[in-house]
Amino acid sequence: MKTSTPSSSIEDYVKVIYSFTEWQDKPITSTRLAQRLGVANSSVSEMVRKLKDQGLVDHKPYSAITLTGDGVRLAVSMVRRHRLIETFLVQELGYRWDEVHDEAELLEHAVSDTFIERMAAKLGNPLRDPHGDPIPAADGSVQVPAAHRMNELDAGHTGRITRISDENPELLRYLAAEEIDLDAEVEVLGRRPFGGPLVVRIGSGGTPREFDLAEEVASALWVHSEDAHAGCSVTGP
Amino acid sequence: MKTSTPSSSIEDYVKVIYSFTEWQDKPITSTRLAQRLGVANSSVSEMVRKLKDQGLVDHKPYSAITLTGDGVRLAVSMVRRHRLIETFLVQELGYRWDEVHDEAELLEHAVSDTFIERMAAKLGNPLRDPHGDPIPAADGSVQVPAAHRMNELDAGHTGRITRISDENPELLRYLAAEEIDLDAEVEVLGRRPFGGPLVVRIGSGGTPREFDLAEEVASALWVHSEDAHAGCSVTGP
DNA sequence: CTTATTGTTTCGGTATGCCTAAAAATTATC
DNA sequence: GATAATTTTTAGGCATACCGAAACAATAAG
Repeated sequence: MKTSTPSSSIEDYVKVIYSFTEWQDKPITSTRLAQRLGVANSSVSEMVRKLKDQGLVDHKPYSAITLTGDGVRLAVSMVRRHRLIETFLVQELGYRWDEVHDEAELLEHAVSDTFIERMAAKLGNPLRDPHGDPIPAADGSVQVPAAHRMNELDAGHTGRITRISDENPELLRYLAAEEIDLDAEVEVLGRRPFGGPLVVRIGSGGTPREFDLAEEVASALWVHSEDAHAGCSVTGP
Repeated sequence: MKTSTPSSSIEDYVKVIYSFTEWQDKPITSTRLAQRLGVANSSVSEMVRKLKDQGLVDHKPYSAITLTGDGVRLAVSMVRRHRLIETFLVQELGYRWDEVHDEAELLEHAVSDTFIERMAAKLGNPLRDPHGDPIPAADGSVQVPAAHRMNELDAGHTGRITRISDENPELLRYLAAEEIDLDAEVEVLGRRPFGGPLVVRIGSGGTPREFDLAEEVASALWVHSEDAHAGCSVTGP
């Protein structure tokens, strides 16, 4: 059991492993991890061995990689850092949605816990970041909103956008330009023939407007159905 | 001529070389540089060779180290970063004087130019940091206040504290506890016999109070004499 | 069931930046 | 001006984290 401060590489590996299973539960493989991190497969093999030595992941050769309890704790603290920094950049320094990610990526490894907690206090301990992703609390508990991807909803469903996936910056810019924002009310109207685009009505602020959303766009928008049981699952520390 | 982004080590070396000559003009030697950076002499020799290769310093073996034009430019931009971050931490996140240095030390290497400039704008492009050190402008020009160390002043001199050296955190805490702040009016009354402590009257806010200041304290306080020619030298870009 | 194909790991090698110990140059002392 | 003391540089090593190429498993295809 190593107690040394993890390097920023280790923090990145653990965060990516965690993030991969956050909105779906396939465990991550070496190759995917390498893709996400932008490194060679061989680098991942090496690093995973190190993570295992430090008790952060479980891994048998040639099979998937999963986090241990310590691994999850470290990952959650990195996610908290990342999302608080993003929120701060948007709310206090006027960054746009699509600008925050890279800056947060660098800052999350550099700042102290003191910095994070003062920032959180200044922001009023927010529970969601600018994309609607849940911000884990300082004790490690996470409020996961009970939401579904918009492209998986049937016609007639109504609800609010509770999360916008930040994986594709270009998509974020499109949504910003169309003024499709977090918490907008949505109604799924149906689908164009032959599995075509999803037709939805979105009322963000003013009068509702209709959109034909490509699959990629619809799957990036997560909707909290108000008619469904309105709950939040909480993962304890 | 290398155009690659300097590593954070290189940024540190250049910043320390610059800082050493900021309030005095002895050029820095390998040993001193090693002391300031907390590394072995041999590490300095190696690194200085690299800095020379990149055109950031001039150095002949066994003699002092000086910055080139490029070196000064890089150093000034690092000093700008450092001091803006310190100011931000104090004004926006409620850090105390003696807490900011280490945090700024880490952040200055991590954040983007965008971050720095947004922060500067939010702070109203300040010209001094919380200790009174001048913050270089984005174009590299520096406003150096015409001040002297308090221990070098003769009895009868009056003025304001324009800078408090931040080299000794314990000293900063002492000054904070005694409420000796930046911009306080001071009058040098004299010296205790046999080169004893300096006796000064300091009026920060309320009624002036008298202090016996040890040499180390007095030399950390820089005074801008109001009776002397009140000017600021500006170093261009 | 045997051979491709794909995925994963191991094996040298590279770059950074630090170290200690030994060698070389400079400066100080006699 | 020769020797002693100090400063500085060189030489050989260590840790991190990456790479490409080759070896090795596991799965898919015939």
